[in-house]
Amino acid sequence: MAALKPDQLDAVARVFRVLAEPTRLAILQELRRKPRTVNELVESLGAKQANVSKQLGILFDAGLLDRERSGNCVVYSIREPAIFELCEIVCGKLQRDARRQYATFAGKPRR
Amino acid sequence: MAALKPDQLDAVARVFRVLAEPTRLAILQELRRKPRTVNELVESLGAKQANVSKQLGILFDAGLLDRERSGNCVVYSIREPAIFELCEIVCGKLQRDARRQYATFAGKPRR
DNA sequence: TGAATATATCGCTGTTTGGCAATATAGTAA
DNA sequence: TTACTATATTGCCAAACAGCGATATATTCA
Repeated sequence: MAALKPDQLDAVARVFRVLAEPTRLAILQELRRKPRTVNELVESLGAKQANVSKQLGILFDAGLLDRERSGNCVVYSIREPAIFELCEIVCGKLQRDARRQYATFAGKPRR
Repeated sequence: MAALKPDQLDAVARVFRVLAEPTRLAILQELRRKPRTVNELVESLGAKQANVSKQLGILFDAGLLDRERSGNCVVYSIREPAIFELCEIVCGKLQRDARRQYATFAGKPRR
């Protein structure tokens, strides 16, 4: 892949920044199962309504979610399933790290 | 994939956070070509030595880089090539966004 | 030794941002 | 209309952090 220019790096960093937040990752994880209203997310995450709404706005503005009014409610859903590939790659790295950590304590030969 | 627990989400978010910074992405991009000393990065990035060193420390602590002393210098290199898969997925998303944006202006049928 | 170079760290500052309470807005139902 | 529910927004605060200059530490060489 060609080298990215500064403003392209900025754009990539901005996407990572959106994913760099546990509450937002939890929202994405919930929505992966099925679309949800704001209130459903508030309940399943145990977070405040204002905060869930704010984080949903950030995810939506980043183009990661779709939004649709349904009567009195607003239903959010995943627009970019590709984000879950990202999470899986990161999880793979964390598992490798954990294995290395374990090896440091337990894996070295006894003598 | 199974649902991630809160502290696993924290760990994933922490990795994304490390990648959510243009200077660090630029460093990774440079190191992808070949390993570099701090000074080489300072010159090629046009950044201050203190900042490059700080960002290298953050990347290293996150387990993304390897570090090796070579005489008077310290050579950094990529430890987790998987991060470039992450960047490519994000770039793919950005390209899709750009295409959508373009379609909004130019792609709709004229009449 | 001492000087020179390379890297890391410290203290600081301005900016960003997650979380909160309060409030505003939008839709529904009576 | 009024009351009610769902969602979004605003203003605030505290924590996190990138970038900076100055300085400390490490390594080499004379």
